[in-house]
Formats: sequence, C-alpha cells, structure tokens
Amino acid sequence: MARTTGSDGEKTEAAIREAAVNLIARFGYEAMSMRQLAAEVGVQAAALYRYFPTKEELLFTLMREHMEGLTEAWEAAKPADAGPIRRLSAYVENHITFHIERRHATHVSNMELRSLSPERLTQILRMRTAYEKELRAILRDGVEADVFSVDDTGLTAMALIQMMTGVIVWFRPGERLSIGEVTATYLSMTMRLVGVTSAGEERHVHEHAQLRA
Amino acid sequence: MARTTGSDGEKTEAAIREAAVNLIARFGYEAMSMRQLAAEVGVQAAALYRYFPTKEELLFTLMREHMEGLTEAWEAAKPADAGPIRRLSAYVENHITFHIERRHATHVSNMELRSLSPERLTQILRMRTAYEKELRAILRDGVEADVFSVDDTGLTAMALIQMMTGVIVWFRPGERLSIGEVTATYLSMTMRLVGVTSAGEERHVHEHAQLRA
DNA sequence: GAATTAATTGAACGTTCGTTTTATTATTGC
DNA sequence: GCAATAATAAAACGAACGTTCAATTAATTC
Repeated sequence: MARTTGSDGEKTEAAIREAAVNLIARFGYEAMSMRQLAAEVGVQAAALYRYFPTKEELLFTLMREHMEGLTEAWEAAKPADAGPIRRLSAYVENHITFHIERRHATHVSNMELRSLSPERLTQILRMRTAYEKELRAILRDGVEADVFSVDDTGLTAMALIQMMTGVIVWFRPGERLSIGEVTATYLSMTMRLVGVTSAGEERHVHEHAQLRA
Repeated sequence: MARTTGSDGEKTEAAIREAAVNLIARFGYEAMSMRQLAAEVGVQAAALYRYFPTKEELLFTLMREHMEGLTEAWEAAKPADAGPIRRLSAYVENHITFHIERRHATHVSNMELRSLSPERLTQILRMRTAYEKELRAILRDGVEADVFSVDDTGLTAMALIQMMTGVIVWFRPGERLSIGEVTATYLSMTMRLVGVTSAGEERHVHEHAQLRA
C-alpha cells in the first residue's frame, strides 16, 4: 500500500547505508540488486530512490563518507608536535584500528572503485592520495632527521599502506588476536621496515602500543 | 552465416582467455558481459559457449591456471639446499616478478573470488594457502636458525604477501622504476622487516637482487 | 569429391536489472 | 481536524543479461 506506521526517513536512510555496506562487502556492488537491498532494509525497492537518486550515487556516498571518516580520525589522532617515530606510530595505530573497526566499509572502498564514474573516481582517489601523502611526509621527515633508513619514501609508503590495509583480509574479530595485539605487531614490523633500530626508541614504541591495546 | 574462413578453435580459445583477463581486470567479472567479451574477440556470444560451458567456469579456469602458474614458477625458482635468507630472497623475487608480469591475471584472482561457487572458491583458496605455507615455512626455519627476528610467523607472512602483492596496484611498466629496481627495494624492506641486520648478509642480498635486475 | 566434423552465426528464451510513475497512507503543522 | 507533506507500496518500463538452439559454412578425412 503506502506509508507504513512508524516509518521515519532518517532511520530508513541509516538502515539503507548499513545494509548496503554489508551487502556490497559480501557480494560486490554489481552483484547486489536494489531489490535485494530493499528486502534487507524491509522496504520496497522504489523506496530506496527517495534517499539515493541512483545505485551509483549510493555507492559514492558510502565511499566518500568512509574516506572522510578516515581523514577525520587521523586529524584527531595526529600528534601536534612530535618526532617522526611518534607520528609514524600514531599513523599506523590509527590506520589499523580504523580499518579493522570498519572492515566492511574499507572493503567497499577498496574493491568497488571501478564501479564509479570517472569524475567520482577522481574525487575518491584525491582524498586517498591526500591521506597517503601524510605518511610520505612522515617518512621524509624521518629520513631527514636521520631516524629512518628508507630507500624510496614513495615506494615505502605504498608498501606500508598495503601491508596495513591487508589486515582486513584475514582479521576476524574475536579470533586468535585482539586489535591491540595486531596493532602492536604491525607497529614493530613497521619500525623495523623503516630502519628504526635504536633499542630505546623501540621499547618506547612497544610500550605505547601496549598501553593502547 | 556460420563457420568463418580461417577460424581455428585453439586460437579462438586463447583469444577468449586473453580478452577475458583484460576485461575482467578492467571492469570486473560481473560488469563484463558475454556479449562484450565476444565483441572483443571478434565473434558472436554464442561461440564462447563452445569453449566454456558457463561464464563462471571461464572465470574459474582463469584463476586456477593463474594459481598453477604461480606454484610452478615458485617450484622452479625455489633453491634446493639453501639457508632461510636465500630462500626468502628467492620467494620475494619470484612473487614480485610473477605478479608484475601478470598484473591483470593477479587482479582477477584477487578481486573476483566472491563470484565463485563455494566449491570452486575452496579449491582456489586451497592452492593459495599451500603457496603461502611455503613462506611461513621459510620464516619458521629462519627464526629457528636465529637469522630472522619475527614475533608471529603467520602474521608476518600475511603482511609480507600483502605488501608484495600490493605492487600491482600502483606499478605501471615503463614508468619511474624497472621491475628489477622494485624487486631490489622490496627485498631490502623484507629483510629489514624480518630482522635481518647482519651487514654481510644484507650486502649479499642486495648484490643478488641487482644481478637479477 | 562425398561424408564427416569443427566452428560459428543469428535469433530467440525467460529472467532480472535499475528506474519511473502513480496511487495511497501516515505524520506534521496550523 | 484539515491541509500539506513525507514515506512508502504496487505495478510497470525498456534494456540487458546468460544461455540455448537450429541452421549454415569451412575444414578435414577417407
């Protein structure tokens, strides 16, 4: 029939976003049909179009907000005046924590880029590049301050990001390792990778990671 | 019409495989239509079904052969009697070289797993696990022989593989870096990551990498 | 050179897709 | 409590999808 009792635009929109993230992460954007999404929300397919004009716009919204969330999380976690080691620690910790906590959204943002129109793809990639640039800056500062030993900062940044983001492929909450343990291990791998060998600094890093765990 | 002059089953099948890898890598499995694939090959859609019974079987064939190729390449490159450092070097070098040279096929094998039926997915994952197991064994041997310093071999293996495979995301042939340069940089990052700090061993590793570049 | 086999076309099948339109009902503001 | 608006249902649209089938022609075999 028509409007149902208790229906609320805000709640419906939130339910659509959540269901869409889960369905796209599980089956893929192309494989998820609007009817399937609507059924998951408990609504007819036509109702979705009150909130998102097209399927692609829905995907884009999910991705954009995920990237905005990542950037905001980093801005909040970023140490104001700190050396390269502490800044790198904060970057690794924020990245891993954020990505584990939003595994499904990360999956969507990483896997479904090719379903975006060129303009929207550019927009998302711009946000991603800006975020990655922060890591390159940290690495560059560390190399200049002689606390990191890195051949190629650009290449190292990509390697680190792929290594860290890869966590979502195998990590399952509640299994062998906690988020804190994973973060601590990745922190020590990262520090070794960038050539931080000073025992004092390393001990500091480990303690820092364990405190947060 | 019907059979065309010069038509040849073997050539057509090879053309289908190649076109399919490229199209799936670019647009995704779900987004590629059989008609689009047929057009790329220069044939009608119905002709594809002479070679592959279903679209999914085509995808599965591409993935299985990619994994078989990776395993075979490693079996050929694997040093018979060598220490953990040389075996790890060989693994990294083989992995990166293979994945760069078959970027599109790797993309397909990594991104389209969810389009496989459960049984076929299991089959591909089994092959992948066996391949990754080799790396874990090398790491374990290195830890036991006290040449590697690694907290968690399983976690380190995953981190290394994701780091290395990530190369295909940003690497474009003919740009700033050659395959040899990339491999050499990743080799030194890998060695630092697993805690190989001995100057002698590292020099050996670098020279080895540069020779192959 | 006739018979057989291999390779392909063209048309069609039923299904599902994203999306639009129209009608209908619940809620809100005055 | 009545008008305005917000939220949804139901049905339908044309297009595209994977796949099948019968017909047709090229190549091969004997």
